[in-house]
Amino acid sequence: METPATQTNTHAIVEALTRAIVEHRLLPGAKLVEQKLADHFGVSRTLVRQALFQLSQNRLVSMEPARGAFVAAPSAEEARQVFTVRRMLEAEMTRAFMRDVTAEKLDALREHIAQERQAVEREDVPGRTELLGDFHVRMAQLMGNSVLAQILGDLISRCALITLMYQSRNEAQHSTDEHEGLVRAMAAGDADLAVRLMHEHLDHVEASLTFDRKIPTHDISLALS
Amino acid sequence: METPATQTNTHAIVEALTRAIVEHRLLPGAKLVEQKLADHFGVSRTLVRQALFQLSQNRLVSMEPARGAFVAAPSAEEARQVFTVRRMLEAEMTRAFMRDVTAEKLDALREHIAQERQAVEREDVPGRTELLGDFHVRMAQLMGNSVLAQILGDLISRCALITLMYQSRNEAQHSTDEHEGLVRAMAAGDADLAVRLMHEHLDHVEASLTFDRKIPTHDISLALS
DNA sequence: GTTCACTAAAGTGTATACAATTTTTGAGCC
DNA sequence: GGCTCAAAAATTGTATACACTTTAGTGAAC
Repeated sequence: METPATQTNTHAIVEALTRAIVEHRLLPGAKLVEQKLADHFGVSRTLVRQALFQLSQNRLVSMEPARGAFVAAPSAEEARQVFTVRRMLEAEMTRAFMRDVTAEKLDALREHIAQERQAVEREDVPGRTELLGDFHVRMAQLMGNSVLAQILGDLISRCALITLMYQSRNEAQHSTDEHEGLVRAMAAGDADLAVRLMHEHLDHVEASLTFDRKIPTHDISLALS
Repeated sequence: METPATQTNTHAIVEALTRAIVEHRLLPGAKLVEQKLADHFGVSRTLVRQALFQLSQNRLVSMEPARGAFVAAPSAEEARQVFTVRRMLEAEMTRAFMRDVTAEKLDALREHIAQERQAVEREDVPGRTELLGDFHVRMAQLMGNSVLAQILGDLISRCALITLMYQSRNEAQHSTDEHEGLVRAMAAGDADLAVRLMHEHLDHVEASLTFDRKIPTHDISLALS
């Protein structure tokens, strides 16, 4: 839908690696050896390399010349910047969303929140992480702005990495509650409140981070299986 | 400075092609034949391909399976979305800029505007285009937010393509004046006015577009020489 | 003159080969 | 035991080879 589908093969690898990183099966700092990935996906290094290049543009992996690709380990500073940009973008997105809000769109968001609750209840951690992030992308999609959805999607993928590295306490329940509060404000037609709630929501997510620890490297074949 | 420098060779090609596209030496729809580019840069198709993949992620080129890479030709709808996102991001950026504004930062922007004026006067169209866009990126850099600068830079590159396709009248002079007005408002400490001016500035740029014409394909070796 | 089929040329998609670099290993030495 | 350094192994960076697809060109049929 939003992917240009350059060609399906490379894209499939990008997707698989993205999921593995966002769902925390590949940990920050893990080395991504091209041949091992190639063997795993049953393709040549050529395609793996293309995929790694794309991921390095998304900042999900970092590449060091002649040393290879590693799952990115965003710095505390980068984490702060990502949240700053999200606040800028999403506050205004919320306001724009309110300008063309409809019952259908609100229902779609409520439906999404219901899925979040299910994932939280059944303690499906990867699914929960993905759904919590997707709520924000969903808003962009419902506005019909795929450019925004794409940018936000990238930022939120990076947030999944950041969360893994720096999260001190996990507040999935709390986030879902905040999503619900946001939708309630939007349903009530209170744009200013909605914007404020979105701002606070992102503040809370950022506040749940503690920028003072380190995460170890992880084995790769294990994580992908 | 902001590039991860995966390795210099591919990156150099990306840079060269980006400049060629943004400076309108390669026109939307132009076919980018891998072997021709490879010959031009004196490398193998491998590196060219990597570069094209990266550019397709930036949406500066679009790739069609088995048909190759073309300079992107953003639709009117995409153009509108890009401007919508820019307004969201840059309105809030302006507000954030005001929170930590210093005399040094304002001077840096004034210096930038002076360069814009020079480029306008000497009718250096490519330089002017680049400088007008860079003003916005410069703000992000001065705030010390490289994540924002990167995203904005990508959006503005896309705007260069959009401008080429849809611009009805060229108002470089006008844009520079608006940049100056913005800086004046910021110097006066009037955040609300600054935000409003930024918003209007982007409105004006978008309003200068007419979404009803087509641009022909262009020859490639010519454009790169 | 137009359309269709078929062939040749050009171009893309993937794998493999190989040089250059980095990492690992291990022997010798303190 | 730990350190140094050279050789070996592993890995990356780039080029090339080749199958497959698309595009262009040619000629026969209508």
